[in-house]
Amino acid sequence: MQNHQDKPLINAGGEQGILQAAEALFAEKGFDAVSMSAIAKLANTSKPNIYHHFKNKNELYFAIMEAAVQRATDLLDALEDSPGTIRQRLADFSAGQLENILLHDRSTQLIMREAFSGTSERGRDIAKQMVSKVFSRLVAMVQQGQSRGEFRADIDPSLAAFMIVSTNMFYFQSKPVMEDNPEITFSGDASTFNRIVTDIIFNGLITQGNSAP
Amino acid sequence: MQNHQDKPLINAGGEQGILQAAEALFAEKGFDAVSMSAIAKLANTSKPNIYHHFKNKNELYFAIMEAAVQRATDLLDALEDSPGTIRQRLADFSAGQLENILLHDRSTQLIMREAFSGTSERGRDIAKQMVSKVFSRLVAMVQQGQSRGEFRADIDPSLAAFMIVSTNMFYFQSKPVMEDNPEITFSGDASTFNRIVTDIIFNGLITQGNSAP
DNA sequence: ATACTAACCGACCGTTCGGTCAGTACACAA
DNA sequence: TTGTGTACTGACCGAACGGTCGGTTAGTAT
Repeated sequence: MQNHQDKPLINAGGEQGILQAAEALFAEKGFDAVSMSAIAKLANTSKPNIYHHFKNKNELYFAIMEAAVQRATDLLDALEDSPGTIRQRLADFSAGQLENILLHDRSTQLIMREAFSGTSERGRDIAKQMVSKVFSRLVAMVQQGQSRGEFRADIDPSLAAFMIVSTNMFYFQSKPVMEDNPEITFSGDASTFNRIVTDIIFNGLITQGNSAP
Repeated sequence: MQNHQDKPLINAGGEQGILQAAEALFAEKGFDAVSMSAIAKLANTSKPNIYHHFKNKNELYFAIMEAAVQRATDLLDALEDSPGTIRQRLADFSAGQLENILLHDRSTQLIMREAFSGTSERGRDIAKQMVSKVFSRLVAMVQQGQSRGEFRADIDPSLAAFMIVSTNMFYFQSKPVMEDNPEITFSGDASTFNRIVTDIIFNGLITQGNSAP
């Protein structure tokens, strides 16, 4: 064997090159706005060669989607629960998840686009995998915090989890819009963003000793 | 005059019919996935007639975008500040805004798609108008709450505002994905969702007398 | 040498795209 | 009756689309 299969991770030609080029274009412009010719051009190959490796445009797209979800869920599994209070574990998990999606921004954008404004049933199902994965981890943590008496018991745990997910996800996707808004100062620093958000979620906005409904 | 201009609100033919058909299709599928022929068919007219009323596909799209943003900001302006504590006003404003975007879901989806995954510079600018409008109203309220001593002063007010916006926006756009998730129970009831979210933001998740950092 | 195969390409297919053109139908004013 | 403008249409255009064709290369096994 002249090629023991894990050599050309970098300078990827062939199938890997096609996948990378397609991922970049699909993430940036969406399925319909990307032509097979454009992918071929960016991958420095020909259109027929793409069809040699992938059945059609849909299969290429779903291959990329599935790889992106796989990577994201792997990263999620690798985020082991930190020690300490539930509160600390929740904050750490949230920070790690935000770090992940910012690091792999192309995959994330691909998944979120399909999850929230995709037209294909299959695409939504693929994307749903990741969302529910983050979600159930968080719900379990909140429930544990409630049963330990660390958190209020009168709050729907899925709703608390939803708040964490939504601030992280929305931080990611609104970044380009927000970062030239003069009223926003926290953009560009994800870790302090996460610290303050979890502070608010845990301790609330109200000054202590002022918490009458 | 044979047509005193506010008659055919319903059963809209002509230009209004084109706009309505195009808005529905663009909101559902996005710019690239909608053809002028499809719009003509849904509007019960011909393709050349669309070009009689609008210069090209882009102008038609931006006309719809601008109308959607106009409607949204009008609704926002009509949301006058309620009396009572800042906390009450913030909660009411948030609830009203969530109600608005759920009621005009097509416009909202159009705006959010363009704001977060649009490729056109102009589209993002149009969408940014609405986001920053909601945003500055909320920031002002939080700041007022801080200067009155109602809210903690050590929190970035824009970040607190961001949390409210993000939960509302993310609630809207993740609705189709979340509502068949067995762990979610709050979906479908926007007002109680909003009530609990603001409760968490104000009072925090932590059981009282347990708020050490 | 021979045979086989994965990788790759230029040229081309049918279809659909955004957009145009020449012309029709009809209202209203002169 | 004869303009004149607006709403509207069938037929069509070049360009670009997704996808296929026959054929070429290069490496490998026999």
